[in-house]
Amino acid sequence: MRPHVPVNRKEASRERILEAAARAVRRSGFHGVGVADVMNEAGLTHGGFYAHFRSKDALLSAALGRAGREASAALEASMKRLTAAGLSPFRALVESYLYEGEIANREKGCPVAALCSEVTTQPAEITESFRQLVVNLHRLVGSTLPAGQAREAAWAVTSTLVGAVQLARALGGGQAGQAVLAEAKRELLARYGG
Amino acid sequence: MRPHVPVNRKEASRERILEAAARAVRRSGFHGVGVADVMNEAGLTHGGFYAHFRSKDALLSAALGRAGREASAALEASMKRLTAAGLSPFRALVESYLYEGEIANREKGCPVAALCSEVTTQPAEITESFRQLVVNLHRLVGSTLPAGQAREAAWAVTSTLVGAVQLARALGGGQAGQAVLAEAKRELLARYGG
DNA sequence: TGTACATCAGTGAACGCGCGTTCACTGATGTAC
DNA sequence: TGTACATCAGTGAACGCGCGTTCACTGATGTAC
Repeated sequence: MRPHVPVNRKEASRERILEAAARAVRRSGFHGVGVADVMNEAGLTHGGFYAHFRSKDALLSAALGRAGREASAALEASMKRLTAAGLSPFRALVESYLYEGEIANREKGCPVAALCSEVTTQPAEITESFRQLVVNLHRLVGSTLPAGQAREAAWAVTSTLVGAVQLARALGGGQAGQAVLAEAKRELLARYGG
Repeated sequence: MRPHVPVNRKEASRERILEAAARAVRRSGFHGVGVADVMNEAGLTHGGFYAHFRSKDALLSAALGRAGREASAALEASMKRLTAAGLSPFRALVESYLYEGEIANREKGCPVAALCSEVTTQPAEITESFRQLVVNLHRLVGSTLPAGQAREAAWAVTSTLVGAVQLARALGGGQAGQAVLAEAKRELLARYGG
């Protein structure tokens, strides 16, 4: 999944729009994203939007894919660093996903955690993109668990990771939020190995 | 927490509005709730709304409280039935919270699971009400765990419960969603006792 | 290298709709005597 | 019990704003010869 290099002016604009939207949707949610805001953040005016995307929903759907690729890349890079330092893959995942800075990192963090409760009220175009993100996250989690019985816990682990980040954010990111992440980390490692 | 009995016509209206809003916000999210819709569902027209609430945000904040009380009552009633049938308190909690029907039960289910990712984009009035719901849920979970070390896992367990319901809903409620709940149930019981 | 023309990406004004909020008014309920 | 009046809850039209979407136009880029 190497980053796509735009071949012409239009495609470069499209990339900037997508990039801005992928950040905005995680920061503000589906309803919080405005077409004009995104275009502005991409250095354009709103009028040109429909030369790039069929509708706002089409943008959001594509932005989910982009956000997923960005977040996966960041997560995998962090895990790679930690495993190189001697941590097990599972522990590297847990330490990366539940990193304390993640609470304030909505805009660049995991789109599943950022949008999971809101997504069910969205049109099919969007929920389908989102489903793919969930499946990918589940697969990544599963790949860090030892084959066999433990791997059957991938959904439970994914639930704990996603739920912990959300609860920490809902509590505000201070000490209360940190405590949620710390507890979740400790329990996951105690159960599925460090 | 016995249900409040309205003393006059106005208070009865207010109760119906709150009830409708508590359902609507869980079904459609904060942005999906319209003042006119809620009033309509309460058998009124939209004009009278501001005789009952200062603003839409004030309504949503109060509706969160109401949704929390409703959901707690339902959860505790279910747990009571199950413990009476011989289940441990923890298992009663897990079986009740991760009940399969919960996937389609957004409108009457746990407001934390229904709104957790969306809430951080809301004004303070609303996030503060929500924080209280999170704290209450955590306390309920903690009360089902044996005192001591296990009780320190209350945030991890809460995260798993909330995350599992959300992921199940995001996957659409069919077989995929059921599998998430079943896995989460099995893992929680294996770890913290049945 | 230079000129004429076609194509293309982006601009900014305008439209239409939904929705939160306000307000003058109505019909019902309650109170005074 | 009846009449006059005040209070109260709710109605529905209207306002204003934000935002998704459309469209005629502009300036830049590319192509033909």
